[in-house]
Amino acid sequence: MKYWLFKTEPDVFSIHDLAKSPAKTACWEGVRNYQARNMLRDETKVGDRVLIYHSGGTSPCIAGVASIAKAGYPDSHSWDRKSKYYDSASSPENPRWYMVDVRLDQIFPCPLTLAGLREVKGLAEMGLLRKGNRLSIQPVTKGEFAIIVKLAVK
DNA sequence: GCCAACGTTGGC
DNA sequence: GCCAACGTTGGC
Repeated sequence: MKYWLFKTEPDVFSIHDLAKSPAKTACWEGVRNYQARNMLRDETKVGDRVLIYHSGGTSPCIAGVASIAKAGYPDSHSWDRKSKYYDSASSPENPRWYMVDVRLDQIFPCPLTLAGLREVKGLAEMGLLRKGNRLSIQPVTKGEFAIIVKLAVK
C-alpha cells in the first residue's frame, strides 16, 4: 500500500465537498502536470491512503484522509470542450491526462496547519514542506503518514 | 499583491 | 538541444 498527499484549493473542491459527494467518493480530475500524471497513472492502487491538503487561504492545512477508490484512469474532462480542464491534445483514443477516484475516510477534527507541521520532528524531509515543491500529487512515506494521523487524532 | 520556484513553450 | 520568455503555483 502506498501513501499520498493530494493538494486542492478548498474554494474549488474542499474535503467538505468530498464529504457531500455520493458515497463520499469523487473523481480527482484536472491534474495537468506530467510528473503528477505519471504517479496517478502508474503508481496508485485501490486502497492507497491519501492526505487531503487545502492550499491557499489564510491557513493552508492537511484537512483529512481519503482512500483511492479507483486507480488511475483517463481523465475524460481532458477531451470535454466545455470543461476548464479541456486539452485539445487529449482524446479518448489517446488520453494525455489521468485521474483517480477518492473516497473520504475522515475529516480531521483539528486540521494540521502547514505552520504546525513545520514544527514536527520527523516531517522535515516531507515533500510538502520542502521549498519550491509545487507538485499537486506527492508520495508520502509510511512513517510520515503515521505521524500525521497520530497528530490529527490526538 | 509580491515573489521564488518551477514547468512549458517555441525560436534558433 | 539550448535557453529566454512566459505562465502557474502557492506561501507569505
